[in-house]
Amino acid sequence: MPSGDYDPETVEAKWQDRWVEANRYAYNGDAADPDTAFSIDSPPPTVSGSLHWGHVYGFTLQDFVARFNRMRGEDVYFPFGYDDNGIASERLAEDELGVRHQEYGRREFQEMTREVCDRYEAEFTEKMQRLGISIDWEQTYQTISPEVTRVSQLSFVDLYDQGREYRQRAPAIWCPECETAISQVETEDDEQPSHFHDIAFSIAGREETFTISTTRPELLPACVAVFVHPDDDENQYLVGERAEVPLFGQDVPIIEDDRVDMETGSGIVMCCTFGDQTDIEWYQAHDLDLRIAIDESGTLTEVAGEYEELSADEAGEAIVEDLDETGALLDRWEITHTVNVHERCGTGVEFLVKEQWYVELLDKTDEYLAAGREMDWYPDKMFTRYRNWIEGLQWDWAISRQRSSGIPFPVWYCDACDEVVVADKADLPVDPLVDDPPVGTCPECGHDEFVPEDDVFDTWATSSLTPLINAGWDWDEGAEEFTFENPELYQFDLRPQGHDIISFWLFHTVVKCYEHTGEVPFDSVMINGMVLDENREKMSKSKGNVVDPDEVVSEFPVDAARYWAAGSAVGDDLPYSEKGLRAGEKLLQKLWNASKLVESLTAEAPAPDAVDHHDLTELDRWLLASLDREIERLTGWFESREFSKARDELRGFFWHTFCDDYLEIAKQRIRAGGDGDAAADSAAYTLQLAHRRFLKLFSPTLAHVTEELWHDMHGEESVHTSGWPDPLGIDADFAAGETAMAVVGALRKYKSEDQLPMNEPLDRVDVWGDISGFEADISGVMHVEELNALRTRPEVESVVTGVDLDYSLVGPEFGSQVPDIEAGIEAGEYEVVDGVLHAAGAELNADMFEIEKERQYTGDGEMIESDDAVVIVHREA
RNA sequence: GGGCUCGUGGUCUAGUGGUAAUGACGCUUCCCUUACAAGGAAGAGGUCGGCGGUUCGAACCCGCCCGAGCCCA
Repeated sequence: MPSGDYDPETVEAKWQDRWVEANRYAYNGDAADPDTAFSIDSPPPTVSGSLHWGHVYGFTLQDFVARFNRMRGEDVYFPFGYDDNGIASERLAEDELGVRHQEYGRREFQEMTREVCDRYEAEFTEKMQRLGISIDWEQTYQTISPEVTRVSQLSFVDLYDQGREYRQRAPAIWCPECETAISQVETEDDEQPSHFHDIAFSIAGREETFTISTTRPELLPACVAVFVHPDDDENQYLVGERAEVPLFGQDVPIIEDDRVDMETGSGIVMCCTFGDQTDIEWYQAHDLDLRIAIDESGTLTEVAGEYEELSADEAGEAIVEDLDETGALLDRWEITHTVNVHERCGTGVEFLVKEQWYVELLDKTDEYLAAGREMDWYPDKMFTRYRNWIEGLQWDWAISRQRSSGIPFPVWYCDACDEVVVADKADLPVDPLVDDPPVGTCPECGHDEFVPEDDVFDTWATSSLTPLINAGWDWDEGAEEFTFENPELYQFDLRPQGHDIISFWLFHTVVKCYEHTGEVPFDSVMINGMVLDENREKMSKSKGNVVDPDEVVSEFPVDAARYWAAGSAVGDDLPYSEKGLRAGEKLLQKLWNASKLVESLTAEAPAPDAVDHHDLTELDRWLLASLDREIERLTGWFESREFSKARDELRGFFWHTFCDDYLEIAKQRIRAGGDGDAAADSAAYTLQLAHRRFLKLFSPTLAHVTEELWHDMHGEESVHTSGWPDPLGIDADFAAGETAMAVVGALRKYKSEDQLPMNEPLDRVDVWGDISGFEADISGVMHVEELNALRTRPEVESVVTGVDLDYSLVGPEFGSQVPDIEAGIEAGEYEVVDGVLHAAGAELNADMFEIEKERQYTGDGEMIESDDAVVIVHREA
């Protein structure tokens, strides 16, 4: 039985422990029917640090959906993954241990990374459980595990068999610090200080020179062309000539191209293989030479002549000095500009020509767009981002990485002819560095020596398989086909994630799963916004505005944080807000206190099956019928993931209609009635029933307090599996109920304004308005000695104060005449004849306007007017 | 630089063409009413980011600008 103040600290921890111990949220799995299984595929958090607000927010929203669907009888599959196979986890290990991966052997460093990740993963588990997220803790996976490795390698083999993967020497984005190729999406922009250089190039075969501007003089040895903009009249004479590169002497063409930025420097630029993306485009478009001057580690190659072996920075300085000496350096000044850096280490990226594996995307973008369109998007508007991303795609997807840790390519190459040998599906997972290829001799040339591929997959190549991992996708050797261990889970009902990862994570997942199964992996995606600080700005360590969820959860109830998380439209960014948490805390208290009162009033409540709903009092039926309407609305909001509407609506109904209006009356009635009093029994029954239903309705959001109250008061196992309430289908006179509540409100206001205590008796109250069946309840709660229903409206003196137009009718009918009509009314130049208003030459019929009157009551007592009723209070002086 | 999104009383939020703009937090005044003073009643507080346009009528539609967020260059 609830007593005293609510103690969330004890209560929440208790239920979190019990839920985990009892496997409360375990997926049953016996329903093999996809219609009764509700499956969720969350992107597994990258193991690169601790839990942050983004996790708390995202998982809390998912939990609302999970709990709601569990209440509706679905067998909810809510697994949890740890994404620990990528560069991010290696970085974590390096930072945590203060080491660099190059200092260790591959195996050794992998083990070090595993140890660090294990610690972080245990912490993650603990914290997720402390948030009360209803995850099935028997369904967890790590993306580095052998099982997932098998799935990931199967995916590679399948796509290779389908001809959707290819290996090519092509310009790749390269991080010289991490010494790996990275994808376009792993780079970001950074403002960095640099220098601009004006360098004199000579026109081949002439004495004449011209000026190019560059920030990267170390790339002079890689220069393969010079470009001029077609609109650049001043320099047009150069086009078609050839230029001689200073110091290095190569002879390169001068070409026109509209990708030249005329505003920067001299407007003439050199093209090097490769300095940036545009260089690559030019290289491909104009079939230029390839001169690789910088290698994998950022060191100059033999192409750079005497500068070979220098680092790019050193070479840059040396070249500038030498240019200066020969007089070719015309100018040099400091600038800051944006450079492309690797998001994990902040090092400026290079472009190298390497053998890399690619997944082909560009040929099927239309299909992938259609696949995205098949999913339900919450909110709808986020589909635009998916579409824009696909429409802007320029590159196929580079999936090879040169790292210590990660999932290896199941591939060997013939040492003689370079033929690709792929592992047999039955043998997966394999590590080509350890395992032998599936053939003894090359099927192409018969050679018997093989070179293992030592690259590993891009982390997204695996992260994009989570629906397949979760549904137990595997190759059946006997049947020679791919199968699912739990086919009922696929397609997944819900994909929850942030809007920041639509373009790569979601997109890649759709692509991969679609190619493997021919089906779109998700029925619906729910896109959440970012958590900002209290001033609506991004939380970042450098700004120092990061709020640690741990500290907040130790200070506030988890349910309060859940209340906050339901506080804005899904997809919009949500500012962290202590006020929001406090509001949540207050609601918990209110729910607790109201429950205590309900408990004390319902000790003598009749058994549920002893009551016929037709026998309940008018007010009780009104409350239950109103709750019916509430349930229907709430169900709709949950289905459309409009949690903030559900939250605010339920809170308002509970607090005001139930607590302020109904509960006060029921309390009065039960305490006034004796044993066997029918009206008291009716109230007790209604209170108990309504209270059960409120707990169910609150349970997806306020998961802990509802569980505690349910356990205490209704004694059954768990509110979270107690079933979502269906409307009872009770009839009630809503109009009379609302009028009755308005009368109570009017009397409360009267007492308040006259500074009377609420339990001050009133001698006599006359009411004009429909309150039939509610008289006794009104009298009881407002302590009215004599309540009279008037048959006629009380006599009042009316003064016309204005005319209220219904613009939705007047506007379309009279259009531009409206201002004239308004002016006429304003000036008093109008008259009403037979219900028709004449003004400014127009005739408005009765439903287009209403005459506003101010009423004055001249009879005995004091008149209070409310929406649907007139109330007159008589009191002895 | 481009795309998408958001911008509503001090703070957060509802509201996508019909005219006194929703609710919460905070604030002011009053009330100990035996569930709750972390409560109840009443009240103050808004040029709906800015400017222009469309319309009889705009928070809502269009254009430009400003600020914030995400993604991309």
